[in-house]
Amino acid sequence: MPLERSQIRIRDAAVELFAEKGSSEVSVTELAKAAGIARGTVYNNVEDPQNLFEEVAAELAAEMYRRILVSYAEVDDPAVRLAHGIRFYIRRAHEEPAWGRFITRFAFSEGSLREMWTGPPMQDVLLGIARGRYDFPQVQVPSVLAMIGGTSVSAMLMVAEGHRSWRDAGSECAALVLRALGIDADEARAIACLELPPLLEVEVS
Amino acid sequence: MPLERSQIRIRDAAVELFAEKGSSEVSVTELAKAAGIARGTVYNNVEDPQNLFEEVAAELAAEMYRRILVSYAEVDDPAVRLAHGIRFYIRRAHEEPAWGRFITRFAFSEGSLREMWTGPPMQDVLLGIARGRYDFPQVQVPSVLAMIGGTSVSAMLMVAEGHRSWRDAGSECAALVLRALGIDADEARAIACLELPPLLEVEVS
DNA sequence: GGGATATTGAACATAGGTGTTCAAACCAGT
DNA sequence: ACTGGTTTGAACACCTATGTTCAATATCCC
Repeated sequence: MPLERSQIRIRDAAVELFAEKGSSEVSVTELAKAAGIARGTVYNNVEDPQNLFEEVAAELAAEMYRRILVSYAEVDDPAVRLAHGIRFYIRRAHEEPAWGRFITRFAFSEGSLREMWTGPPMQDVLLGIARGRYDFPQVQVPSVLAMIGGTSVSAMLMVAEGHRSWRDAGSECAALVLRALGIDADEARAIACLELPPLLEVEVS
Repeated sequence: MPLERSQIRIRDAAVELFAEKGSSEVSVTELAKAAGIARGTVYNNVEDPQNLFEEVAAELAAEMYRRILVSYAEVDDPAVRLAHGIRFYIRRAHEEPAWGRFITRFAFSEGSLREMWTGPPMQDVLLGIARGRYDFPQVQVPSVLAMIGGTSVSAMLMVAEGHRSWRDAGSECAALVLRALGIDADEARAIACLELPPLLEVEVS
């Protein structure tokens, strides 16, 4: 009931509900109940509940995108950036399970989420090729991006289900990806085990 | 209207509709229309429409599982088996787009589909380790399976959207995976470019 | 405290899906 | 042509979600 806090509660509840029930199995009544507010309040704060899923997905994607860009702004080596990016996702899936379930559930069916893991990686992969860090031809970039995104999402799921700790999963998956790109096994392992910096928060204007 | 053909038409329409609209956005009326039959016929042939999605998913998974096992029964090298498996999925996503969209959409949220890509690969990965074909410790098997599954699903999606041909995507992704597992780049490429045998049909009893 | 703004919870009409029934039409195989 | 099993399409009552309204209440900021 506190002022304008409703928007946040609605969004948080929406992430949770969408993640566990699917993008169109959530009624306004359910949403209100999960958010701990009255049904009318939902209609007061959400212009069109039909588009709520799209909006939430787009905002989650954009927020993660911003945070990652800021968080390794000073990292120069494309390989380190790539490994950090992968590990950021995996760690966050561990720290915010609802976020993780949402991402893994819709990563491959929701367009706006796809940009999240084809945008920043794309930059780093191209940069890595340009600098001679990797040894595959540029024409294979789509396949490489598929591997990076697929491996990350799949690892998030693995962590969410407790098959591996986020630390191990993150380092192992990052190392596997780097090796696939042509980086020597020992160096790949070393990069993937660097201390992972915090994922910085970003103010929304 | 042909005898008992209704079951098949319902299942085919269900795969198509679930893939494009989501697992719970499909009404019986819609399903009947898409299958080209009367609404009552759906109720005559489907015991509980509520469970239709689960049944379809489980059957798709089981069918692919069987076909793959039979299709490389005589292949001995675990690395070749693994590469073939990945490429079977990618080729089929190209040849049967509805099948591919269904798999990619629900691969990470539907339990029965997950077994499809953790079962056979698991065998080959363990076999490969036992034979000294790969150079990573057994404790990392979960991460490796995550990479294999995630890369395959992601590649299927890429092919479905026309970013790469199924041949190139299949060979490239298989090669990337093999390299990540410690196989020399040239050998990985060679294995991933072997002639891909047909995916055999399997009779259902 | 007072005024602006939000939240509440009940009520309402509407729309659409559900599962079932059933008689008429249809299609085999004999 | 007869027979057994299927399909058809309309009709039924039930339930749930929708989006909106509104007066009463609660909260915040000055």
